Amino acid sequence: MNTREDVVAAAGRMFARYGYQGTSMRELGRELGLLVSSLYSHIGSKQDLLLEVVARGEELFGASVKRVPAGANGRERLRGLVAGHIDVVLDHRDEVRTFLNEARSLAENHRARVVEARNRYEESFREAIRAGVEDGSLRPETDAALTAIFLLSVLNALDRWFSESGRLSRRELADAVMSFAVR
Amino acid sequence: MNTREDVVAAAGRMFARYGYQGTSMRELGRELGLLVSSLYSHIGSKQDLLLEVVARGEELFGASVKRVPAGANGRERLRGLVAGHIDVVLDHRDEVRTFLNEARSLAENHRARVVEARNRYEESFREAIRAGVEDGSLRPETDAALTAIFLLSVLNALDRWFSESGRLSRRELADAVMSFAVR
DNA sequence: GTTTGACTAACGAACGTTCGTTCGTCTAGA
DNA sequence: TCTAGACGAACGAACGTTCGTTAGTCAAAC
Repeated sequence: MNTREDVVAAAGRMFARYGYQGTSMRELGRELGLLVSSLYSHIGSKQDLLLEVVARGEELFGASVKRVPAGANGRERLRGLVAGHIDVVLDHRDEVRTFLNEARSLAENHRARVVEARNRYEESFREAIRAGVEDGSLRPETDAALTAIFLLSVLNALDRWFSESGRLSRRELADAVMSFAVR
Repeated sequence: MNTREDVVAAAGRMFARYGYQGTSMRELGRELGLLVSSLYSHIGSKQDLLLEVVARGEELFGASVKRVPAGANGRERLRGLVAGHIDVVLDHRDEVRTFLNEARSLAENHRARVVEARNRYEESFREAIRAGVEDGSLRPETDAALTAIFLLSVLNALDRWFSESGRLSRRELADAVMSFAVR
C-alpha cells in the first residue's frame, strides 16, 4: 500500500530524471506498482504533483538561508550559505532538480512565485557579500551581483558531477567554491 | 514559402524555450504558418529535427576549440576557450540551450555521442589549464579538473542572465570569468 | 513556342497510439 | 459496518506520422 508521500517522492524522482512533460502518469503508476487511476486516490492532478515537488525545493532553500547565523561577519555568512546550498542540492537531488529545471511547466502564477523566491534567495547571497565588503572580511573590489551569479551557477550544477564517494568531501568542496568566488 | 532551414531554426527556437517534449509538431507548424503535415515535406521526423539542432550545437563548440591558437601559453589558450565559449553561447542561444538541456531526449546512441563530445570539450579546458601550470602562466596549485568544471558551470549558465545591453561587455565578462577561476 | 515531366511545398483527412482524467465497483482493514 | 485505496473501463483530446492530392516552378523535349 502506498501513501501520498510515496507518490510525491516517486514523482520527484521521475520529474528529475525525465522532466515533467517526459513523465506520464501511467509510468509513474508503474513505478509504484499501481494503475494510473489509482494515483488519483492520492493526488488531484499531475500539475498538483509538480507544484508540490517544486514547493518542497523552494522551502528547502528558504530553510537553508534561515539556518545561517545572523551574528557572523559577511564572509562567514556567505560560507554558511554556500555550505547550506551544497547540503540541500546533494541531500535532495530530485526536488532540487525539479525546482531548478521544471518550474517552467508550472502554471503562470506559480511560476512567477518561484522566480520571486529565487530572486530573494540570490539577494541573500548578494547581501552577505556586500556585508563582507563593508566589514572587511571580503575584498573591497568584490562585485556582489556578479559573484552571487557565479556562485549559484557553480552550486546549481553540482549534482551533475559531484559524487559523495569522490575525491572531495562536502567541506572541501565548500572551501574550493569559496576560494574560487572570493579568494 | 519555407525552406528546410526555416523549419530547423524554428525547431531550435521552440526546443530551447519549451523543451523537446514540450514542443508539438502542430505548434511548430503554427510558428511557421504551416499545417503539421507540411513539415514532413522538409524533415523526416521530430527526432531528426532534434538531432540536427543538437548536432549544430555540438559543431559550434568543436569549431570554437579549433579557433584557439595552438602556439599560445596555457593561460592564453584558456582565455581563448572562455571567450570562444561566450561567443557561441550568446550568438547561438537556441542551439546551445537545446544541446545542453535536450540531449537526454535523443536516442541512446546519439546521446552517447553527445556525452563523448562534451567530455572531449571539457578535456580541452583541462589540457589548457595543465599546460598553463607547467609553463608558469597559471598558479601551480590550480586544479585542472575542478577549475574546468567550475568554468563550464559558469559559462553554460550565461544565457540565463547575461544581456548584451547590460553592464558588462563580452570582453569584460571574459575577464571576470577568468579572474574568478584562475585569479 | 509550346508541351511535358520532374520537383517542391503545402494541403486536409485520417491513422493508431498515448495522454490526463473520471467514474463506478470491489475489497481488505479498522 | 464503514472507509480508504486500488481496480478496470472508458472519456475526449492531443500526439507524431502517413496518405493521396494539388498548385506552382523550371528545365528539357518536341
